[in-house]
Amino acid sequence: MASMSAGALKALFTLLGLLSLGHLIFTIYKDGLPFRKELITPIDLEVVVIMAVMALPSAHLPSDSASPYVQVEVRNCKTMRDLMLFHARRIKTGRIRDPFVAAEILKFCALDERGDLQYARQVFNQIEQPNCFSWNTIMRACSDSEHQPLEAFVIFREMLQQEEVEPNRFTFPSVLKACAQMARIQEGKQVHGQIIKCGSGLDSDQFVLSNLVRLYMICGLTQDACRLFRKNAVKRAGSISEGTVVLWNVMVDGHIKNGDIIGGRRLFDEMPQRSLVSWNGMIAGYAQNGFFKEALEIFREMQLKGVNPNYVTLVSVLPAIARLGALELGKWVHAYAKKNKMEVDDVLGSALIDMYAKCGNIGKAVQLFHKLPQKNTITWSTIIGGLAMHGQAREALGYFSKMEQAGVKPSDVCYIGVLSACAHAGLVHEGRDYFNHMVKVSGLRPKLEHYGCMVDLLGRAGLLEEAEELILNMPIKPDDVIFKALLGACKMHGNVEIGKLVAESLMKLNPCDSGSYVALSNMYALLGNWDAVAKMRLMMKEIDIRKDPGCSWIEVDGMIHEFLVEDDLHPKAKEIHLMLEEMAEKLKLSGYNPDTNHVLLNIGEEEKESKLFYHSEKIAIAFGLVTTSHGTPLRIAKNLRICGDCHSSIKLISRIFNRKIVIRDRKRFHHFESGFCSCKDYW
DNA sequence: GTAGGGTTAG
Repeated sequence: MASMSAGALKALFTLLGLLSLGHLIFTIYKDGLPFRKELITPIDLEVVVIMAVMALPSAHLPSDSASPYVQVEVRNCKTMRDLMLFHARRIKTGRIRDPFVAAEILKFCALDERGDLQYARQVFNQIEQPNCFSWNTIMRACSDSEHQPLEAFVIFREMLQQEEVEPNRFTFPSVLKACAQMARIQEGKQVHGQIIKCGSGLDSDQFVLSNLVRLYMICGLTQDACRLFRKNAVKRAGSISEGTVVLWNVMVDGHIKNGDIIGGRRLFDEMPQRSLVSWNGMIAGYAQNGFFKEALEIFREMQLKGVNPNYVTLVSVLPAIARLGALELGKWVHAYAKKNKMEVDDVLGSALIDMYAKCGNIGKAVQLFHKLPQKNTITWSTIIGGLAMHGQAREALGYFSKMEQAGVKPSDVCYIGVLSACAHAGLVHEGRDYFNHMVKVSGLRPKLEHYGCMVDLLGRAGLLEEAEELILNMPIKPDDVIFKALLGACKMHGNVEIGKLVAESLMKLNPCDSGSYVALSNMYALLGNWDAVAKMRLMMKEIDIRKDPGCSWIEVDGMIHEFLVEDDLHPKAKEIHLMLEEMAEKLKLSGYNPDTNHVLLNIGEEEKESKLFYHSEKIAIAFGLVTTSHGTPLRIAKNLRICGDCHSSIKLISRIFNRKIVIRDRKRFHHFESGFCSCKDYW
């Protein structure tokens, strides 16, 4: 406001002074006459200032110009209100004449995350003669926005109708991006047509091209994408430009997004040159599609090739590390981030918290959570889910209240954490309350996952009828996971009657899934109905359904060792076997009787006992006992849920061998120590 | 001024 007259400034400061004292009666004029009086609160301060400035004679306002100061001033804006203030100074008659000034304002409110797209459109509409630059800016803003990217296409068509402007190479990337984001191939094809119509080789511009290829890939038109890609990427193979690398990256990512990870990897291997983004994309692709080991392998390979991970690499690889429970590698990543002065913000922070929680170190997860300067809804969901996974239900619920107090709106994912915390701890009343809270207070519609938690919660607590009723009255169609939760509860409480019904409807719902067959045959086995078990097994064999084999893994010296049931392929198989025998003997001496109810096969008792001893988690423990020094805690992860016999024998093993043993099964953690488990045998 | 990679989930 440097150019404001002394009088105007004095008037402004008087206004500000009055406002800072409290409220102020403000007269609103309409058509030059007093219209209405209103109470202005300090909150409206900036708005009043804008009005005051706008009311100044135009001589006091700086004239529109494309000076570099415009950019500097816009960059100094911290909030939308700052920007409106700046804007006010640029307006005389409600129209902005200078497209450069307008573009700076547009860029702020449209592209900046603090901006406001609505306001951007208004500013755009006020530009007297928008040039190509202004059109491009507003379109880019729309295509980057979350809610209405297709608005960019609408504006694009409007632009085509203007005689004085022509789209250029900066126009198409954002319009194409908008179409791709919404997977709108019709609109995309229209834009492609325009690109060709414009001529001057626009369709081989690297920025236009990469967006075109991405559009076709996202819309599933792989053939068209490949044609464009081959035509342009291969002929440039001589000297590889950055644009060519991007084109390859888009293709790799496109294959992965279409679910063709192998095709993506093949292209990745064929790339004439890779950038850091290529590596990051492949790591993220593997991690997001459940190929955690592959994600870690390629992360390793990248470093062997001398490519240094950046922030995005870490954020991409951490979920894979977390799922595998590779704590040592996770710690290394954390140290790497610190060493390279990377900011541990809410995003990287959430990934690290999740990693520590999933790797069994919930204490470290909590500690890190408190150190984060900013927390978003994902951060909160992560810590709540982490505590739930470790059976610390009360703490999880405590964090939920803290989150609400902090004014962060809980998302639906957050409620999954809350409800599963209740389920794992048997907090039936609380669970029901939170379910209602979710609908009434947070205004969220429960999804399948939430019903799943509730069925689990009720079922575990033995309220099988209530769980069944909930399923029958659900407003959405229950899926197999819901039925499986109920089935699990039936098995737990020995309710074969409901269990049979559930298993049967499961088989109808998903005839290819082994789970329901296994569950039903287990149910028969519990009853000792071996004829029915045999029939089930035969049926499974006929339609070629196999049970997922149990699999456990343990990290020792930064290496992950994986064991299947009855696994004897490990190089240390002999030592492992001896240790298993020692374990069995010591367990017997301490008076332990194997619980052969968990072997659902019609075989002799002795055979059953030995089956139990080759459950993958026991093999992993044996391996841990022989390869680590005395007192080292063992951390094991498993693909299925832990069985009852393993649970009770591992409790004893923790006491006999004086080791902390942390096991993460498909659903949650068990911390075994001195003969007890953190789940208090409720799981 | 424009393109490619990122966190939570029964």
